[in-house]
Amino acid sequence: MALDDSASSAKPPGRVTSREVAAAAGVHQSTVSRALRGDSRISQATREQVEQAARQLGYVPNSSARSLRSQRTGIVGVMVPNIDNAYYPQMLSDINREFAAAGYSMVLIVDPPHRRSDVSRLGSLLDASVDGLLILSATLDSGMPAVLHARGVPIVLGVRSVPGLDVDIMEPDNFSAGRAVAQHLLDLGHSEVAAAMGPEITSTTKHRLLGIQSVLAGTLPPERILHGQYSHEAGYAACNRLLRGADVPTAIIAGNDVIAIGIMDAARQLGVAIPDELSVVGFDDIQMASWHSFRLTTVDMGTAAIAEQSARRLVERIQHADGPKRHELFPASLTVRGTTTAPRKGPLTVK
Amino acid sequence: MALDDSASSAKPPGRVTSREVAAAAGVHQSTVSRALRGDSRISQATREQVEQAARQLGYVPNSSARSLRSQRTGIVGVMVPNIDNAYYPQMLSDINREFAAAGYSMVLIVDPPHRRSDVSRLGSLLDASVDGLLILSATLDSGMPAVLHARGVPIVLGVRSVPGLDVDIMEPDNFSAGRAVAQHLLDLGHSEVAAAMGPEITSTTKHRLLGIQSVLAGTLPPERILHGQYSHEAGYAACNRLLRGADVPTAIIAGNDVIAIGIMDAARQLGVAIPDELSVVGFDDIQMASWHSFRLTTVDMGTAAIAEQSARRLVERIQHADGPKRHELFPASLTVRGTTTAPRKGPLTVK
DNA sequence: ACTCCTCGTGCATTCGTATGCGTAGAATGC
DNA sequence: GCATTCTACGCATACGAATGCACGAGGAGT
Repeated sequence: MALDDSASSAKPPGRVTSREVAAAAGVHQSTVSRALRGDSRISQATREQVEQAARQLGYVPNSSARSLRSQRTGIVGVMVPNIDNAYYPQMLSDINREFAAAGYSMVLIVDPPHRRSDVSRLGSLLDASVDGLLILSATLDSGMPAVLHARGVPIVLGVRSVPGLDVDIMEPDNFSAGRAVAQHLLDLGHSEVAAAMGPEITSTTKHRLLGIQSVLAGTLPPERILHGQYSHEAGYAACNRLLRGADVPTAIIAGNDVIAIGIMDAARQLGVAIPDELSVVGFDDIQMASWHSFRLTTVDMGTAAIAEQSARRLVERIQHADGPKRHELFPASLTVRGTTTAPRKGPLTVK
Repeated sequence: MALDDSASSAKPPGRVTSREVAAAAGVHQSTVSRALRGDSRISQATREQVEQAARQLGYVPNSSARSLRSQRTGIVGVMVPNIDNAYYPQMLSDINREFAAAGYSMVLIVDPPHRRSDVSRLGSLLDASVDGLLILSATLDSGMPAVLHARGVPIVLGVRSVPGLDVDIMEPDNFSAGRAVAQHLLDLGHSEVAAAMGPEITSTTKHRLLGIQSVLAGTLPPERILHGQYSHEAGYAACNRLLRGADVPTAIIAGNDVIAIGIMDAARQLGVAIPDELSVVGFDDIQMASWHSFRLTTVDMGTAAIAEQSARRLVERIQHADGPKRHELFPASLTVRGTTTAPRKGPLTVK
């Protein structure tokens, strides 16, 4: 029988502390701490007493106090450029699973393309509130990762890389993917190709484009390469521009699947048949791409693996700040579905 | 000139503390705290000195220490049932904007439908690591919100409500929305209607269904009401079942847009023309619903407003734990697009 | 029977910031 | 010229858990 009988009755306004548990169990606060954390020096009997007292009082260790003392928060930050497109939520789902399994909570940091170099917001990343940072929103010109790295924040770059930085990077083999897509269109006989890519300052766009151009050097003139956001709207707009201009392409390479779907959406509205009148290819192979409404030919960039591995890598990096950095390239594989075929013969008539 | 000149040179392994800033500025630690927090009692001159020292040393206040002392973390939790469907990411985007504007970080808590009543995971919500919780994943039978509320955690329920709980609730007018959808189909002349709804234990499904049944009492027999997850796959599966069975409906009411799109996907694969051979309606009016590829007739449930307001409400609730709770019903309005029309005459032939 | 060691626990301090209270010095009043 | 009120800051402590060290009790060894 415990001395303090106010177990399940009225509890004080403040939360229960380890000291109160100690009083209830008739031991010292330090013993409570040790017993609950599984310190082997505490006897079985005492441990059980403490555990029971803790349970009865509904004790939950205060995370701020624990963090202050132990210098770790159990929270990781995940930076994404946006969240209302399909790509990142899908990744976040996998990433979240990994972090949760490793005992970490995840704060979401939406880091939109505009208002970059907003260093003021860096404060909340340097205040030791996160144990590490998984950055999916890096741009080629972004100095933010370097600053964080210099300050000793464990970081991992996922999907998008930044050159000249000694950090872990897990990215898809964009160059090969670009080559594969281009070769596929070349094989089908396309000679009038356009590209509606993402932002030039992303490694994904840059390297995919380099791969594409390495194959399509002749047939993809710079003026048929468009850049915009990685968004449905951007794809939609690009398609309208390309199909309404002179010199209508027979195939469009989209910077990613989200853009590709925007393109298809616009094409359908214009009454342009896909793939008979226009071939479309994307990158990423997001779930939506396999939906029957789209059946998009695209490239599996190993996104699920990147999500999983980059999360795991960050956990390792947090535990061993030193150790060699790893830069991994995930293989890409073309997935041919229903949006690519041989080019139409004549010109295109738009509705 | 400062005494300590190690400003931008080698810094000690540990992060810079307010005490070091104090030493550099020649003042006491408490003065640093006050100066940086904008305490009016600090003179302008001292404040500037402190600010300069802080800047030179790259001082960032430790968030754990601050939280421990001030009993607030500046972090809110947002619970969602999943994140790889389109609905929640879209909401999260709005929610994130509000919280960020109010100075809060957001930890994402994915709370899948299975492994409910997993009270062990509650620990991380009771340890004072979050100042409040926005719950978008509540089910009718979930005891979790009640437990949290009893423990004094500020919570707001968004989208999904739980009966008999004295907390803030911001939900759409599901009943009216259900009525509107049913009336729309009735007006078009449908008499063979089916419903592919979400999980029965969600308030959204329950109330939408009640609304639907209040209009379609006769023409919607229980055996044509299916329940599944709020997912593309569930819609896809439901459509296959409904169109392949006897007694093929002329219209399907989907529990939400994600299900509706799954239905459309299956219908297209089966060679069933929408809307001529099958009408489809959804709920939510997610962005995708307006894409030309879908042009889905659906109901705007005021989701953006709910996202925004529920986030704001939580911030208020954190600041004033007492104060009357608000239960708001957001108006729903039918948005007719291209997936509903008068019913076909004869039976359906499936590819 | 005495020393030595192990085991289990208590004590005191630490993490870094915020804040109530006290106080020196300047400013004001008469 | 002395008492008084501000002003601006320092001092000390609290927040709650983790942990190095000390120490008492009990057992093993000789």
